[in-house]
Amino acid sequence: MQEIAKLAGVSLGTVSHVLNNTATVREPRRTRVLQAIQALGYQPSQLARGLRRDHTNMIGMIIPDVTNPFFPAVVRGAEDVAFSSGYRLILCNTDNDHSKELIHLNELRTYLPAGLIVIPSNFSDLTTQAESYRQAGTGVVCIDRLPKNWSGDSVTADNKAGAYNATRHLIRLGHTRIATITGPLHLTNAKERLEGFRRAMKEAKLPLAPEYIQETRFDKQGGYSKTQVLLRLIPPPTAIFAGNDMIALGVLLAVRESGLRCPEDVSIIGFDDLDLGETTNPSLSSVSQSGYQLGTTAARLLLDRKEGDASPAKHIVLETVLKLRDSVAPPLSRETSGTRARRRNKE
Amino acid sequence: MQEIAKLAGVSLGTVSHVLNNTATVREPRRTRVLQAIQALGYQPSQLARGLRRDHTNMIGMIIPDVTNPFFPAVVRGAEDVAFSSGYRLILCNTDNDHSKELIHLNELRTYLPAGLIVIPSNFSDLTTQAESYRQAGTGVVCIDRLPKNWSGDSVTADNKAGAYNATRHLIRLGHTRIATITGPLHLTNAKERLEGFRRAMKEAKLPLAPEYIQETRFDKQGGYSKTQVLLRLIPPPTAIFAGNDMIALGVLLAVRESGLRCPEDVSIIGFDDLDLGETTNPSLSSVSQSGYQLGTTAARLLLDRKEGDASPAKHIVLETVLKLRDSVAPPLSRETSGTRARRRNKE
DNA sequence: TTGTAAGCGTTATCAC
DNA sequence: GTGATAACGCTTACAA
Repeated sequence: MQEIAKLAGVSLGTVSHVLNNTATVREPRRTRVLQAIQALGYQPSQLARGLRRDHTNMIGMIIPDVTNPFFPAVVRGAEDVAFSSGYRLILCNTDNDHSKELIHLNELRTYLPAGLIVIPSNFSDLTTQAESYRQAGTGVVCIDRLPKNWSGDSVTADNKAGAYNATRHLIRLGHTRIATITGPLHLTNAKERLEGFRRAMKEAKLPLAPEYIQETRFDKQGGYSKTQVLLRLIPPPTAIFAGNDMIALGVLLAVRESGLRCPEDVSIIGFDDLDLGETTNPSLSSVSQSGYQLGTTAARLLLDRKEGDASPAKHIVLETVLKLRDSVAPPLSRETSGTRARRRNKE
Repeated sequence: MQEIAKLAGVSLGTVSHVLNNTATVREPRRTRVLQAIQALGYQPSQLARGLRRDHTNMIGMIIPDVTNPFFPAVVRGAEDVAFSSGYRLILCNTDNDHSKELIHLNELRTYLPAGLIVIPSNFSDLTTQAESYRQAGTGVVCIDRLPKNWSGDSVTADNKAGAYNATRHLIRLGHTRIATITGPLHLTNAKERLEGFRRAMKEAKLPLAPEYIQETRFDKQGGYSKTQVLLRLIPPPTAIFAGNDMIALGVLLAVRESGLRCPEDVSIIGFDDLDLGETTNPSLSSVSQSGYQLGTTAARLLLDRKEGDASPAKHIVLETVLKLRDSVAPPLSRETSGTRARRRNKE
């Protein structure tokens, strides 16, 4: 910057002024400065600038794990709107470990980020942390799932409605013995999906045995083992609503392995609509939510706050769409399924 | 920091000294400072520190697209070793657009990052950029694929050997009409895989018609359309080596759609060994490379440089493993495949 | 309109 | 061993 000032024959302050349009610099000098900037390929130090301005152009993003197929899309969504507004993403994985989350939260603050987007880890309670950010004027928005007592901005999918619609679809096809394998119920998204499921079952006045609700982690292995449990029940379910697509994948594997067919013997619906659901056989029906949109919405919300939107906490809920593929079908006739139940009984 | 000094009754400099172990502070004061730090929950400003030290604890990571299933693993690998050494990742997507890459490269420098990990975009030539980083003492390592004229540190998979082994396996099974669908051949990884393929074919003295080599983008759609081309050839291939798993997925779809069976009519081997290859039907054989390891190795290399390793540019090449699943089988007998060829001919 | 200078939170170089 | 103090590169009153 010194060099530019020298090269353009102006003062340091003037350079800054043309850089930030913070004062009208008269024409001869102005172009000289601009040229000097070009000539030297100057880029302002984000560090110095951040230190002085008391905030940087970074947006902290805390997620459980990029490697989990649903999250990259939301990272990408956030990055896209952040980038186009001149912000950069600094990415932190927590592994669902809320002490690691805390470390990131604390350190991230020292970068004076423009904002924070958080997909909370298990059991996280970040009210105090968020408060300290808010006092520094830094927006924090939680997405996908909410920590306990969260009162700040949030963006989530309409989990309840999504689950409700999926379950209703199964019911309309004639299924009466419908089970669900949920994610960890301390996560709000898993809980809400279960609620939607329950409501649909209740409205249809269908019986819902406690064993028909299995809780596990949001992964393939969980879906696999819990499906084994479900299929051993008498009578076994003819349809399974999975808490997410990874679980649904496990369900599919377990069903196939037990000699049953999907969708003839067991219908499956997942949640998230991951790409890999299209290529399974049969392809997976799923409640589709846009991770990308989750990310863009969160980033947009953050930037709006930055630009002065001081309205009370927003809770944006994104629509879901039931994506029907080949993993659902009407149940076999009562007689047939009775036979199947008996057969399994003898094993 | 001021507050700490006051609370501990010492000078600012002393606080800095205990913080950085840059001078031995005697015991009574030392603990007082530490306690004050605890009491105030102090965290040093990474911004100020970076400005002063002339480098931050950030590592810039530039990749084409997190949303591409192979990259999250490498991001995660890099993040893990970076994090455990106190570094943070700042993530940039280029969309394979090398002008966007340039923007990131230029801006990232103003954060004074501790290092840079780059998966180059199409056609990128970052020798000049890298040079400017190197002059600032900042390490740059390229991974997965290399830009033209790259002479700096790199970490890649052994693409040639991987492709060679996959092709050899097909040959050993008895296939003689083996085609390949490559990624964009200006990318080094795509080119190397083709070379490995070629070498295996040549060694086995198998004929290789030019039409049996199809180039496309590294995605499902590319694999799909090029497979349609291949299957219309007379005679059609009985095995296809795909440049990566996304292409292989497209191959599988096209094969299935054309009424042929995999692996009976067409064997398929992909590259990368993505998770989604396990759940397709049939499950996908693939040349397995560890994206995670790619990431950790790159980060480690960077940190080694940081700690004074000034040896000449390293080119680390990671082993691949051929993962056999259900998408490969010996070809049908000559007669049968002749029949098939004739049948397709009539269409 | 333009220049001067203070200060952002650190680290590092010195005297003491 | 400890404490002033300059400097890192920038922004922003304020003075000219």
